[in-house]
Amino acid sequence: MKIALYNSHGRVLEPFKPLTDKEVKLYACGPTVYNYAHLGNLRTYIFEDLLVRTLTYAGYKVRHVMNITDVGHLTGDGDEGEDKMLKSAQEKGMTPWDIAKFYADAFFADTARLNIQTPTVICKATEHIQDMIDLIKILEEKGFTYQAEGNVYFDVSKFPKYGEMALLDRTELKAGARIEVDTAKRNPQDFVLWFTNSKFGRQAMVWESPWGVGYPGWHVECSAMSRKYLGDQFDIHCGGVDHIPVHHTNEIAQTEAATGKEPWVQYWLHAEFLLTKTFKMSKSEGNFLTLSKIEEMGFEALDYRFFCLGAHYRTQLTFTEQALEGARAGRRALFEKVKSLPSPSPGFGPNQVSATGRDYLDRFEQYLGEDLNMPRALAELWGTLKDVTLGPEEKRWIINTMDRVFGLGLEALTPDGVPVPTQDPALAAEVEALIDERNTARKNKNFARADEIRNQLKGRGITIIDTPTGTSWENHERKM
RNA sequence: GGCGCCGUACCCAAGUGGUAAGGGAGAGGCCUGCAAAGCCUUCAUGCAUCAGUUCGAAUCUGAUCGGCGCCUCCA
Repeated sequence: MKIALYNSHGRVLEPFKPLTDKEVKLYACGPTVYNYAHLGNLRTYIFEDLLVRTLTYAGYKVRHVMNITDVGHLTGDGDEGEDKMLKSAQEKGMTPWDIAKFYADAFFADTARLNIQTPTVICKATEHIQDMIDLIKILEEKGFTYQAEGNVYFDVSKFPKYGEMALLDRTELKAGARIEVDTAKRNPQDFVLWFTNSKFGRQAMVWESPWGVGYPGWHVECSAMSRKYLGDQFDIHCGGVDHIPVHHTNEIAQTEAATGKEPWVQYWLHAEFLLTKTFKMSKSEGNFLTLSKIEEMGFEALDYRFFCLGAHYRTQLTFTEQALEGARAGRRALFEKVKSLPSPSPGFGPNQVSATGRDYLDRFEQYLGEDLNMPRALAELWGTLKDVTLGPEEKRWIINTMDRVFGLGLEALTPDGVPVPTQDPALAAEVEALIDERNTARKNKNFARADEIRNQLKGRGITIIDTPTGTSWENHERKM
């Protein structure tokens, strides 16, 4: 299976070939755990999951490393910059460590519900301070740093390639266009590797270092940890597009300066933003939607995953409630249809697939290989589902196979059982009793009473479904 | 001020030279006591606008209008 990926470095579509034959080393920038992840953040993690699943599907072994930023991420580089963790902790009356744990747990609860696979390695910044210090020491020995006003800075003038990936021309950048210039910097693009407590009086998370007690700058963690778990050079590094100009640009500079090896990363992949009608979702702006929020609105986590599948990862996706409702309806219809297909027998394999079935899979794989064109790949799933020439068992096998990439949990669906029943046994018993009464009424042609009961339940968000084999019900309507 | 991206039906969205994928919504029909679900059919002579290149353009070029992102922390 051929895979081509769009490399942000060079802005071109390139055939994918890992450094090591069948193993892919991948680093993905993880969350800064000072608040809940919002839907926009989650879109990027869904993209990364689809990437990992596609590579796995293609036969590669993927070593997926993701960091957790639990220290050092300031709201700005200057003296007015606040530590995001500390700020959040003070607002909630918790310690930064508690805040980090709380939001990291929330993050993984979200990704689990979205069927996002857990990375091979999850590494916390606070547990790798020494690795960062070691890296900064190398940079210092090689002459890439300077100290000013209590901080250790990376000197971008010593690294001529600075900004190459981002297509940044340093002379064209308008420093201070939107923010005060840090006067301690020699160049506006210089960035902090290590802060000392000379800048902050009360800092909860600090460590000893050769430059004094303090804490690391944000960018250095990804360089130090990726190096520790993936080596000096590896295959893929991904994140959101917003990381191109600053975070990833700085990572490249400090890593290649330290190791002297280039390119540090073979392929840079960046996911585009999720937008609302008038603004992008932004964690620091405070106005954003979380997964839990839309679940309260009556959606399921997988509705959002399905929604994201409908757009290519490199285009801005417009989020509206109407669009999510469309995704929900589509996802439910898909589940219903797949449910009615028999699970293939254990002996069923690729050899049992017909030429027509193979065509669907071939196109599916072709689209995956075209820079993860999920909308097209998904269209092949619908095509398979609707093809009348395919047998049900074969159809189900192909769909299950495709879902190894989509990750919607289709394989587990069965025609048996009540779909998504309530967790409340008392409510369940009450509903069952009403359904029994209604079915008796129907048998006696008392349709007025039957409809009355159905409408009553409908008003409580419970939908009744009559089938030839009996009546089932779902409790998934909007909870207000 | 600089850099980059985008504008496709009611909604989301694919498609980067060969005559508009897919999903949702809507409409008609079958089925049903009625619904729901399911199934069948239908749904852009046109891809912001105007010029141009070409045998041929949503796809290339230019201009115009509109929207977005980045150059601050940000997925």
